[in-house]
Amino acid sequence: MDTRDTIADLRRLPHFRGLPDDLLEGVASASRSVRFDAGLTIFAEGDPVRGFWAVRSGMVKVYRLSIDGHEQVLHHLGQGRTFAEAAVLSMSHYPAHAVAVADTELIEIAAEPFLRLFRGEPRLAAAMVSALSNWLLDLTDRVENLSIASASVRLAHFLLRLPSRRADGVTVLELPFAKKELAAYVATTPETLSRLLRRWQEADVLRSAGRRLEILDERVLSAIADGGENAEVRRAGRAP
Amino acid sequence: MDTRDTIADLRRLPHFRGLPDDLLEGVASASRSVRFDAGLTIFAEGDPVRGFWAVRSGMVKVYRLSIDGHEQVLHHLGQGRTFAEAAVLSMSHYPAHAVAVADTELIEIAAEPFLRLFRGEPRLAAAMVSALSNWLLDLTDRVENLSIASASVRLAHFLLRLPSRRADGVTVLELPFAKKELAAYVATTPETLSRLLRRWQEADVLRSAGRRLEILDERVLSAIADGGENAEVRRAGRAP
DNA sequence: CGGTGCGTTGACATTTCTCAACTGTTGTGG
DNA sequence: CCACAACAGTTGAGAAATGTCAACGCACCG
Repeated sequence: MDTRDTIADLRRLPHFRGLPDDLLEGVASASRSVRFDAGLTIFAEGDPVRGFWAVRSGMVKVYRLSIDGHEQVLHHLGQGRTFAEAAVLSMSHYPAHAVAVADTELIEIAAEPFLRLFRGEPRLAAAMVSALSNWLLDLTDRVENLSIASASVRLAHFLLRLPSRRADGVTVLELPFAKKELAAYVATTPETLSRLLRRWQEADVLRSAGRRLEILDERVLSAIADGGENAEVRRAGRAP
Repeated sequence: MDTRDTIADLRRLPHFRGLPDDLLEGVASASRSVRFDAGLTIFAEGDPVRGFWAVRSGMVKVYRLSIDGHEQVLHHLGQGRTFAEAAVLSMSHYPAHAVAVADTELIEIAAEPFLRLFRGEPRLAAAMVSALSNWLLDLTDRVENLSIASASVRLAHFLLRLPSRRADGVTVLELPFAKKELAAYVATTPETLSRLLRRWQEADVLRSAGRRLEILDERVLSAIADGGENAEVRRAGRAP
């Protein structure tokens, strides 16, 4: 891959949008393309910071591990997303783990050259500030979601925010990662996830086939996501 | 309050540490001191951004409201902390609510003058990047905690991270805010919180008197915070 | 074709929430 | 200075949601 390609890729990132070519060339020369097969670790918590990454294709999971081995997902990152900027900008060690959950192609922007550039080029500062602010908003949303006690509400939220397309009168969406991952993301277990989907399916709220979901009744799903309790689909037998 | 005082206060903030006086004067002149009695709203979600704040004394809560009225606490901020920088730097409206939970004295740094300064002064950029990174780390910790299913683990975590002092062989700590707030912060109900404390008290793990807590057996509490399950204090009767 | 791991389902134990009532504390106005 | 209102905190009882353990079908991969 040559520098021209890298520049084109970088330009698609919000960080570098609008910056002139000569500046980007400096960044590009500090970058390289790397492949990670599904399951491979990109960096581990505590590793010294080497650089930050942009996802060219595939999917990356950033997470922490608690002492008892439970995994806490911080983010899932698909095409076009970047991660670990904050680590490069102000930490010496990565504060979390990152792993490829699918075959993944990344651009690695090495820390040292990037930081030199950052210090010398005020235009980059604004861009990085904006990138960090976006992360903050993301995490804020995440905290908001996790603060909700009910797993069904969290799951409904997640599904409704997923990119979707309409076809044959129903909304079709594709889960961006395996159900196991999804369960971890909404902070529940695969079993609970499976049961929720089944319950909703039995209530004709949605249909689930592998990673493909069809939302049949968006109003009910929205109601679950909002109120939770009252709107929840009741199991079997209805009161007399 | 005059500009000299303000500069002295600002200098204590990590944002401005190490910056020369002449630069700080510009920031100080865009700042003013404000008082909020307990319960008063500082800004509401959706309000146009006016500026960001530093806490001089008291306690501020930043939170969101879900549609059903449930409150999701993002942060509690005491003396020396700042908030809403990200809003000033890259949003037009506040993404959350902020309210004083005690009588509070704040420094408000107005958005417009600060932004002008920020754009013209590269040294500020590094400071703001570092401030935002700190927020990211905070929120990351918060997500990690909330991802833990068990309320007891979340509470134990919180207590162990609280500043404390040793006295008479036990660790004494002061809750930084009311139990009701604490319950919201660890994403549970006041009832559950009360029961957890009582249970631990009955197991001689700690003693609770109002906002004052004495930790009698830090090992057990740590065990609860880490493993959770196995270490949990069992109620009544022990197995044969 | 066998294995490895995801996803599902069942049964069960626990935790936590909800509702409701009651107590203690605090601050205010008479 | 006291009475009372308002609210934080506690306690109890019962229901519901979720996690855990275990077994099994199924798909994909080598």
